[in-house]
Amino acid sequence: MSDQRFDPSVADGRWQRAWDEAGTFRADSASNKPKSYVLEMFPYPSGRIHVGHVRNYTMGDVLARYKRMTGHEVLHPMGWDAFGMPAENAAMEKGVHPGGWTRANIAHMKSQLKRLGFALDWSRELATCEPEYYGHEQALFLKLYEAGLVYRKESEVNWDPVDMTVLANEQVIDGKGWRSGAVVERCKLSQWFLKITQFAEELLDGLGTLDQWPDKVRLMQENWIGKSRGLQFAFDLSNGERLEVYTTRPDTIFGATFVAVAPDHPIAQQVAAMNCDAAKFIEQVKRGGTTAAELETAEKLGFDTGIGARHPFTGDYLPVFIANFVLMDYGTGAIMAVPGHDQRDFEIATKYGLPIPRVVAASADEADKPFAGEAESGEGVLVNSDFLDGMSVEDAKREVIARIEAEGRGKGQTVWRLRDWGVSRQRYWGTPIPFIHCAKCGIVPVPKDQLPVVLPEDVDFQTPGNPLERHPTWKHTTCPSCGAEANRETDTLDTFVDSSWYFLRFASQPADRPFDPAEVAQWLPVEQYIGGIEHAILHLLYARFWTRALNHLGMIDFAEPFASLFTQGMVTHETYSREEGGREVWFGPEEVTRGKDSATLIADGAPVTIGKVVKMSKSKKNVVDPDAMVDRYGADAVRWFMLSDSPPERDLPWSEAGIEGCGRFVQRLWRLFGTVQPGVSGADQALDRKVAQTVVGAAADIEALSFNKAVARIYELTSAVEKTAPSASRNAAIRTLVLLAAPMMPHLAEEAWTQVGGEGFVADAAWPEVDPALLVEDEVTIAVQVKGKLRDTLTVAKGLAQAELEALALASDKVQRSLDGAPVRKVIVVPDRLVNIVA
RNA sequence: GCGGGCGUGGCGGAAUGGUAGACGCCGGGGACUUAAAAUCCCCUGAGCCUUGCUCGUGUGGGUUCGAGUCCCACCGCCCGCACCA
Repeated sequence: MSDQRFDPSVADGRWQRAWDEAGTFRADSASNKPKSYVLEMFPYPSGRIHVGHVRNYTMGDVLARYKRMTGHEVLHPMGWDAFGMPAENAAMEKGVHPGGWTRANIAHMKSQLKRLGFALDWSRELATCEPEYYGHEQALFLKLYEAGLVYRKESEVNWDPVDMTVLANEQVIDGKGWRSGAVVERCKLSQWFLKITQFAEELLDGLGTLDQWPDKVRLMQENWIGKSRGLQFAFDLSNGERLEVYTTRPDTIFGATFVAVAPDHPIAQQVAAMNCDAAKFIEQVKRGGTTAAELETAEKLGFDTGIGARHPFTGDYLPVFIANFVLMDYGTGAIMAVPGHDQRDFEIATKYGLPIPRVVAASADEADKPFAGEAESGEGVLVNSDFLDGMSVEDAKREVIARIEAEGRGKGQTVWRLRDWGVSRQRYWGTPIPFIHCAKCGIVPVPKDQLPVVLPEDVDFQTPGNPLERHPTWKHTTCPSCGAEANRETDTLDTFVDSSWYFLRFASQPADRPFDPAEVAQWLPVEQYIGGIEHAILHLLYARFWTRALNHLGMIDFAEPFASLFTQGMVTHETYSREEGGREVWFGPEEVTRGKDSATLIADGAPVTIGKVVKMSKSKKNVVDPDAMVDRYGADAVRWFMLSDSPPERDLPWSEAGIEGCGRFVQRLWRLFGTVQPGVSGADQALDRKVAQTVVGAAADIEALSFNKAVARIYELTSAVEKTAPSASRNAAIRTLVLLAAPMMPHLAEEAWTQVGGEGFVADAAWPEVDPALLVEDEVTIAVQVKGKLRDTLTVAKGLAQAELEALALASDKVQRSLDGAPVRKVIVVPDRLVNIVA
């Protein structure tokens, strides 16, 4: 046995079938073991699994298998985030139906996942594009509607005037449509919204309970929600009207030198109606995309309306500008501009020659210090500000709010950066929004007994625009309340809605309801959720909101869906390219031969440029096909590579050498597993200790998802066992190694399990127990430093007294030599760790 | 632009404020072999006056007996920015 190679092409499939037949990974909600729900973000069925998926699902799999070994009933399901734009793009480009394309992709990707031996409960598989899923989503949407959390309002979209279609942000490139190349216009449509802002305070406070989420994600969500205390107040305008502005810096009110309104603010519209130049300005700034990044990086532009705004304290008239960086969605859509202490205002003031007074300075005697080419937004004391002079920023804020409130001109207000969630998409491949537009009755929800509203199959993608809108019959229906002819809503839901409750559907899948509350109560919240950092804000915030909304409706009894969150890094690979005909042409790793410092294209033998190591993407062709890797090295080697070396939260650079090394280690373990010698006796206490430390350490590492550290421990133990002579301890160590390897290399471990005397599946075996006495160390190594530099080490009994440590350290030759007769001024002793002698 | 993160040998990385570089990859040397593959052993941060010494964790400052770790400023890269998923 020991000189045979482990053959994954035989073993992998055998164990995968055996687990399937035994139903090993089916989650039993009737079990009385403690429950554990391990979930990875479900994939979009783009066509093929990529290495990033493999990494994500391997991490979840190790945890799920480990949890099983530590006595938990584990729910570890998989499904498909199956609605979305790529299916419609495929339909347009290849003439295939989005449904057929998506379902074929799912079938293929499922077979790819199966080959990796993931401990998934496939009986709970779901795809969001099936009416059995999205019908329940429609029912939930109507529940939210009844609860007053759904409404319609006008909102801007990217409009491609040539293709006559709404574009997603990613379809707008440099302000132009990706297919037509036409300059994109911003245009207003009446759309559906969810009142996530009603939960702003809750979502913010809830972050405090999520102590097993990464701080960075909580911080990002906190900033996204963006609670700020500010002042809303009115300026009297020279035209007799009043203008409400909102500011987070009322303390700087004496530094305001102009007032600015958003291009779609009523004042701006009013001016535009009478002034051609204003209208042109507004038209100009409304060109281009709608994203915040685009708006904020665009050149700051302003248009002086000629209107004046009377300063509430000085009585001076400030010019009112229309400015492209003022957002209609935030605050009142109008601001007081303080160029000295806001960078955007600074740029406008510089451009249009407006004064830039200083009203905050480091100290009172710096009141006239000039600005160094940019605004200063830091702390300090108020200067040049009348009754505020000498106050801190915080005190001045309070004072201004109090005075404005006393005058009845405005009031202190909490404003949120978070906006309501627009869920309307003018697209086919999504969940139909279950409403009917009736000329008489207005907007009427589809009655529950008529759900699901099913997407039509016969759709045409050869003409641009929304196929639901153009479909000859689908939208024509009758009004549920008056029976007259009426139209179905042709918008579909944002796919983030699909992913906002799928984790509930995994827990139970009744046909007549979205989920069974009792089953959901058993499994939820998800004990460990794992996915990419790119979802830190939107998906995770929407899922939290949806969960809280259902909680308010009394449908579930918890408020947060994911108790613990882990965000993994990306899988990256270097890129290969060449200039051809003035543009960069990319080549895949399988198309080139990699030398030490160079690479050549196999096709023509000529060199290619080795580019940066970046996230694997189709456009740069730096992708590695997991199937090919499984073919060559087996599932366990691929899994092991995913876990080795890189800490899981960081990016993992794919390397051919790395995966080869993993393949070798699988064989090395296999050889070691074959060296168990029955009938050998004798203990090896050093090995017993090493085994005990490894078991405890690896368990802690896996629970912390520090798989790279668990991997390093297994390497160490493997080397240690290899070096020892046969003994009962050695046999036991090998058996333990099989168990330690089981979550990570399940096929190899199953294959070896019976050899080392195991029964049944190793997947069902218990995690090894450890004698705590073996973990107690009796000797420690002490670092001896002189002035903070290491000069010697001492091996002493653990717990040795400070005075003795000090004496031993001073007795060291090396210490005496580096002291070189200098008098000892101070000695710092950290028991069991180090002695630092300061001379 | 704004918000968040990361930066340690040739490479991936390890290190409760306490021995920097565990573990792996690559590379070098050796053993075994007719030979190769496979496997095993040893070496592998840089430099030097090599019983050892000096330098060294993106850059520049600071706190501390002691800083990869804490603080300040900067540089570079990555993620997100509400219609990509």
